[in-house]
Amino acid sequence: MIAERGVAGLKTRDLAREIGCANGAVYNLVADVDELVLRVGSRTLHRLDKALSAAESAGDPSPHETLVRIAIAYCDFAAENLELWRALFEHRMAADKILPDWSINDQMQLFRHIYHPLALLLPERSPEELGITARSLFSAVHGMVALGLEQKLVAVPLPALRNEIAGLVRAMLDGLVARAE
Amino acid sequence: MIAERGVAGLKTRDLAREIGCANGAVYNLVADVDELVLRVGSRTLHRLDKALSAAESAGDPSPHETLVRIAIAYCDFAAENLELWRALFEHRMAADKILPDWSINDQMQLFRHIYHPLALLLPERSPEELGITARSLFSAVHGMVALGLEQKLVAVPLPALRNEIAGLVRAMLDGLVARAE
DNA sequence: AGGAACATTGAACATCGTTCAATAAAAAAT
DNA sequence: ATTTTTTATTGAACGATGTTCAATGTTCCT
Repeated sequence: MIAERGVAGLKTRDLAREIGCANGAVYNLVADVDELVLRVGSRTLHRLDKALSAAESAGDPSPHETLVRIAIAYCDFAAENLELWRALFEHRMAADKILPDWSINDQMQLFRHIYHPLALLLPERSPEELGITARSLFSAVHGMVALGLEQKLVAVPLPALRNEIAGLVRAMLDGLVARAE
Repeated sequence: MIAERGVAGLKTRDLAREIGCANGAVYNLVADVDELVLRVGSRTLHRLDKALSAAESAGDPSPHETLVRIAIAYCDFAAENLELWRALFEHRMAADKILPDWSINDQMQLFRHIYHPLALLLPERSPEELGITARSLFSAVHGMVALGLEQKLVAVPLPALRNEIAGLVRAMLDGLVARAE
């Protein structure tokens, strides 16, 4: 239902009807809708993880090109799973509620894909520095995808967005390597 | 009220009490809450615009350093106006409702600040290309700020985030210039 | 003053997530 | 096999919330 109507279109009553139980029975499976969204998010993150893994190992094994492929794969996944991908980020729960551990773990795994190629590219950096840089790189690409897929502003055709991402990732990596020398 | 409790904490009844009128009277000022959020967003965008303008003209006038200052200013503004800044991006309205023109215009102005220094840096590029690159740069910085200020994941101290942004912006610009030569 | 245009009110409506007493089903115990 | 205990399910009810609207004020022009 999230995939079809977005996270705002997920209603407990519709869901109950779809799975064939009473409205209240949903709360036997899940504490509240927050958890429901998080559990769907967990599945989405695992599928995303697989997509990035595939991109990581396919094609030119140079760190440069591997990282570009991962960025493009991220963009493609977001475009093909738009509402599910959005649900990962735009669902805010009450500030006092704490994320369960399994949800935090899911999110952390993403940076793993970036870390390894980046370590090959920047051998002088410490693991801590690499972790931070990997997160920054991910965030930068995420921003490009997020604003690029936003229909509210100028709609960018997907191929153009992919080119932009590839170009800027290459520039970032060039710049990072050059500065490290 | 958005600044204090976030966009999800904005309730028409609370608002009516605060401004001293009946609940229904809110709808004399505004068609619905979507418009209300957009109007607050417009004010926020104008304040953000001023902050970026100030950063643009203060200090070292080299395009490199100007763009770094703008990125840092964006980060600082987001940190200091967290909920208002979030309201700009995380509020989704029904897909069929169209954004009013004034709201779209407001958003476009932001890229202006990036365009000029970028044009100095990449004199070979056409205005169209520059516009696209400006948007990509903005999006990348936006992503770093957005995920960096997210408390759900590892909380990054603000000074560290500023350093990361400055570093990655410099790397991006270095890379863009090097590739252009 | 009279009346037309506009503004304000607050009750009512629809839609949510969530809770819970009542009930049914299943499992365990005798 | 029957009773008892535990568990699962139901759907009505509750409280919030955005939105509407008939009734009631208010303003202001002639």
